[in-house]
Amino acid sequence: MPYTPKDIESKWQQRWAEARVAEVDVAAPGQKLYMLNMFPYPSGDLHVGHGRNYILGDALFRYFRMQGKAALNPMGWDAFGLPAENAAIKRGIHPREWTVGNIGRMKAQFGRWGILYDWSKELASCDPEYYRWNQWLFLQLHKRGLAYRGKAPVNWCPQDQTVLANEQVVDGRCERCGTLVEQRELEQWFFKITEYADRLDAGLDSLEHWPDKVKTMQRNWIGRSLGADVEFAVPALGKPVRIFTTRPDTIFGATFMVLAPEHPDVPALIEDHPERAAIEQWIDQVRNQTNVERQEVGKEGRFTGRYAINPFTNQEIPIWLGNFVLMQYGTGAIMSVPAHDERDFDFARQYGLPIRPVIRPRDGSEPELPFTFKDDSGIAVHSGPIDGLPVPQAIETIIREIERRGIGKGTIRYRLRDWLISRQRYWGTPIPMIYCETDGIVPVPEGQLPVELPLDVPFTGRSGNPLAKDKQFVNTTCPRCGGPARRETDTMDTFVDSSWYFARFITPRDGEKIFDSHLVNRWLPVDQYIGGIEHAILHLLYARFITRTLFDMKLVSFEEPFTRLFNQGVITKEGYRDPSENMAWVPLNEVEWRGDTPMKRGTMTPLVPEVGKMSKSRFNVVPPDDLIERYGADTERVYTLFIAPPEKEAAWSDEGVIGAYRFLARVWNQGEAIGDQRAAGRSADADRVVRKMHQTIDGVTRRIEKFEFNTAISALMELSNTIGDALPEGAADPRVRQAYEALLQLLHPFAPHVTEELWELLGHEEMILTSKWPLADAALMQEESVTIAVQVNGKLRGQVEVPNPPVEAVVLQAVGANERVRSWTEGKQIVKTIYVPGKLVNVVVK
RNA sequence: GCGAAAGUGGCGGAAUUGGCAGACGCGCUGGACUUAGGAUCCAGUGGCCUCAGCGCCGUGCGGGUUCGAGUCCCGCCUUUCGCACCA
Repeated sequence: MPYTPKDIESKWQQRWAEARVAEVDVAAPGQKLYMLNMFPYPSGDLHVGHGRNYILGDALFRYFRMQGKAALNPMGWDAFGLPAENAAIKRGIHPREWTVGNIGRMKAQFGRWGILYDWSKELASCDPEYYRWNQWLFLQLHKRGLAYRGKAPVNWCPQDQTVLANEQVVDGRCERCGTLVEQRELEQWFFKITEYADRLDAGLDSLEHWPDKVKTMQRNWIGRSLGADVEFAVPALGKPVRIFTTRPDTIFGATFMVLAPEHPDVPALIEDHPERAAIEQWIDQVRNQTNVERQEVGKEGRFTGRYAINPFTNQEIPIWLGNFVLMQYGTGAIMSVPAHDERDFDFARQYGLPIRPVIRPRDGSEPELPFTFKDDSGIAVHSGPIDGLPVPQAIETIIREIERRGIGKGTIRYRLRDWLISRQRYWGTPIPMIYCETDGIVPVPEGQLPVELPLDVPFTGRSGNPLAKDKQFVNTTCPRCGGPARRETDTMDTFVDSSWYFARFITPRDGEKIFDSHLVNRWLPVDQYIGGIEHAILHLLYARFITRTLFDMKLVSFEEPFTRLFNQGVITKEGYRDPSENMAWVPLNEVEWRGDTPMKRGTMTPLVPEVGKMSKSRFNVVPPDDLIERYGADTERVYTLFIAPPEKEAAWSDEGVIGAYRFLARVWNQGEAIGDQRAAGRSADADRVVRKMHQTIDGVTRRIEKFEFNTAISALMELSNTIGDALPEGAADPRVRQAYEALLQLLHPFAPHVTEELWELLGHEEMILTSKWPLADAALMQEESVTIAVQVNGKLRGQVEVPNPPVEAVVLQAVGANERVRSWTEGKQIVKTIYVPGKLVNVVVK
């Protein structure tokens, strides 16, 4: 029979579903292994690029199962979010309906890929039974002062009509829609992630199995800086101004001070300034600029006309306002040391301010200013008590001096800011807070949760959150005084939903509590987490933060939620841009080939090809449907994992797919040849096949552990080729049959359907349920004999066949015992380098 | 600008500790089977050479260490990613 993936695959998908293969009883004993793909946003149809992620997870899951582990692999839906709402506005479908429809389609697609999820644990964040615990968590954080309402300059996306977290602003633009973000002064809800900055930073060191790249990104984002807060007296103000610096050792070189234009002391400082109005106008202008715009303008400043006293030199130094000083970081004020800071140097040059070097290079050379080295290469000069000290010691000493004088202290500052979680959007978890005229802000009592999102609200698409217009929702009574009150109409950032879902998967139906701590402590942290690099900061940082708050509430016994993290690379494909249409992407069905040139259909416009991530907007997605119809899901699975190392970006090639199909068809044909044989026989090639089998078991196991799926599959192709060489004579040899069965087992994680079918053909029970991962026998991996060539001084001295492994004495005898081999490591020992094909043996002669 | 990673055939990519460079696959070339081939199977496939060989060259470029370098060291070049007034 020819290989017909279509029939085989639906047969096995049905059987696995009936047998509930992936369902795990979380209370049952066993060696737990929790693996997890980041739960997806249900945006609609999945393409082969998405597939990479889930196929990879499924391959691992099946591997762990065959290893005998109690492997849990749940799946759910990050189901709240803006696209659903936009779809509602655009097409008149309710966000819920749109979301549920997408979930159905995606779930069916997972099935067609043969992915085994424990669907008994399924959850969706838009389900009241889920977001209820979001609200509960909010209340707990509020109780602990970790959720607060505050007024702050926030990022506002005019396109999406909502505020954004700092983490969602990339290059000054909305991460989602690319619109330039505006700064607005608004009162919003925040989570106090800054209180955990030190623990989040320190915890990164314990994450041995996270990619360094992600840890570095998080470390930079948290931005821990050691330094000092120092007060500079300002006589005109009648009180000091506090600055933050990471270089207190350079304080003798502080020749002026710069404040952020928004600094609270600015109005008092410029009160009597003759050009006050002009300065105020300039401040307003700067205030309305985004960070990006400020940098485009370049450094700008205004002199306040006032002076501060440098506490170490006792000199009066001018106080300036500068657009490069950020109110959000440190104290919003700096001491400027132009000799040793690039920014201060530029500013001083521009406005003719004095530059006073106080650090000299250790080697005595004449430094080019600004001299900014912060290590031992610099020594303090003209700096009183720290004269002659190398920079690191100078910093320590001056901080002690600052503290002794009571004008400041050593501090650690973080770049991280609090997490703004309010969103002026409908499709999200309602924030469980009530505004009462007499009692102020009152939390919704836990017993009244969930605050349900009303479903029958109008979607006009204009002017704000539809929730705010739902009087029935908004108007309520105060839980404290019973008087009339208003509900909060903002919803939570959906990253709150995804910050703890991995714990809910253990007991997803619990109506009494957020989760069962005992079971969660047994199953978590997640052993293997898989997802895209785009979440390196956002989701992973928030999840680490929330996990720590749960730890502090004594709900969980661990602080890090994910032990191992793997970021798969994206799949790319060529798309086409139209240069005459402002480089807009052109749908594939409008691309016409004239020879090698892509043209827009019906025109003479040559298009510009560009390879990039698969996405709808580029019109370069490959839907899996045709592929599966023609070659089967196993082919897609094998190809996807074979295409490139999984962490790397990979270019999709429609022609390349055929290679995976040929491989599976070959395995199929070999199975039919072997399956028909009953008689025992012996073939000449069997020894070679057995050796290859053990080498392959060893190699594939190691490569799966290292996530080297591409080479694991190439090793299986080699084994199949070796078996093929031994056929048809070897088909009756039980050793060839044994090797073939091992091939099926090793191939199962990658091509589960066809291997199940062939396993059955060979007379076995369901592989995923009954088969154990094979073990390699090291003794049987060796070649029987090896040809060795002896090189002396780089010149070939002879070739000889010796038993494997080559024993020194035998080798030397074979080569000629008196062989004069030069010694290259003098004085120690003589090393003879023997050149062995495939292996290298260094023979050491004492 | 700062930081990190990476440069290997026509393409995706292999190469424990320095040890036969190019595994495996795509593509390509030739052949077989065919009414047909965009199916399948077989063979070949880094470059060079009228000494086709136990030959020469070859892993971004230039040096170095070593009996031996894709791999280690120094200096460049290029690409990708991350950060980017964070004091």
